[in-house]
Amino acid sequence: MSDIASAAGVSRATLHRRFRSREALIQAIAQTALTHLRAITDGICDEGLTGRAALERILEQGVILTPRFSFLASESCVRDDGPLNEAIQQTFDVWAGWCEEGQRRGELRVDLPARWIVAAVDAMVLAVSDGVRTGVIAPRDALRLLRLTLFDGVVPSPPSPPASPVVFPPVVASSTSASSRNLL
Amino acid sequence: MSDIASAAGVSRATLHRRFRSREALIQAIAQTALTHLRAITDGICDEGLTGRAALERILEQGVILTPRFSFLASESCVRDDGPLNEAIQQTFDVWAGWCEEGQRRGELRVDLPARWIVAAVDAMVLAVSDGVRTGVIAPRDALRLLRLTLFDGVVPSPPSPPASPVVFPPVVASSTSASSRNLL
DNA sequence: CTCAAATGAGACATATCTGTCTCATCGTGT
DNA sequence: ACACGATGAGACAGATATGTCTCATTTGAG
Repeated sequence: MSDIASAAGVSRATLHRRFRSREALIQAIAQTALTHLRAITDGICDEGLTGRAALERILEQGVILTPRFSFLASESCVRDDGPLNEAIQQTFDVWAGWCEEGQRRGELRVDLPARWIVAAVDAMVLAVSDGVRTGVIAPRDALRLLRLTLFDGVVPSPPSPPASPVVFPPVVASSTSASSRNLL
Repeated sequence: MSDIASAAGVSRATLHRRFRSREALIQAIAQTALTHLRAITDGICDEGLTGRAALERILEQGVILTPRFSFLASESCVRDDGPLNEAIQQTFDVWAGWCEEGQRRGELRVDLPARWIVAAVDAMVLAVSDGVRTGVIAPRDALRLLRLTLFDGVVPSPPSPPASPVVFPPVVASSTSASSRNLL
């Protein structure tokens, strides 16, 4: 709370005047995140997008949203906020429905559970955001790499022509900043 | 520490006799994780695998290792342990080298930075582990879904019949056999 | 059985974070 | 100029986690 207050340019007392408790603050941020998430979902609904087109939109918006809110995942008061998690699950289920529609149209593989596709989307968006943050990839390449990797995988399609012109992205110095890894 | 002690079936005092501090305990676990990571890497080196074959092996072993150690990522004393992070980066760089070799052989897309492929592998392994944990996917499907999604993406290859004559490396039985024990 | 080492239970001190409170200061509108 | 509300600084209490210590009990080797 102290760090947050000083980062916000106010005193700790003022921060407590705005948000009764740390939990209240986190939950307010989580509500903001949920609002964004629903706005994205509603926008896609309104345009009637499903399948791959819906995923494209989710990727675009996800790389914008994720860096701001990904820290919420490590907050215990978010992890065990029943209603919030239910709301997120509900949104993800809507996404899964779009995936199923895409599968029926042959836009998405039918040998992947729709719910897993959604989980993979979520994971890849996070991975790209972390990659940008840690310098593994350049911001301007983020969306392109995300699309390529998620939709087509890391193995080149065998028959189809060549991949795009080989463009190696600028190698950004990794910097010593703590990267968020997983394996180890 | 209290929860860990009771989960291990010892008293908090005994836990402190084995590990001077919480930080020492976490670091010991991290060292164990690093040892496993290096064992995987060395094994792949010894067999001379690179490219896709190396990634296959990383996926197989990753889904075994990750559920045990993924919690380390959220420990601050791990995140800012310089030498440890360096060691992990070094291992990931080795993996990236294998990816580059695979790109030269045409097994992996050349329009993805090798270092990003490694990050994507890491992220997908974690996503699958979480998917298993949360029930989104069944344990027996984990590796299959992981391979399909990472290698080929969520979009079906449009025209071509099956995949190319990609030579699949001998699948080394990962087996659920008792892995080496761990701490405590 | 006997003794030494290991263990469990719990008290205790410490550090950190949170949340509340008070009071002085500052800015603003009248 | 004055008054009111918001703010900053800091004291204070409570909760939690960590680390140390003591002492009684248990375990295991001889």
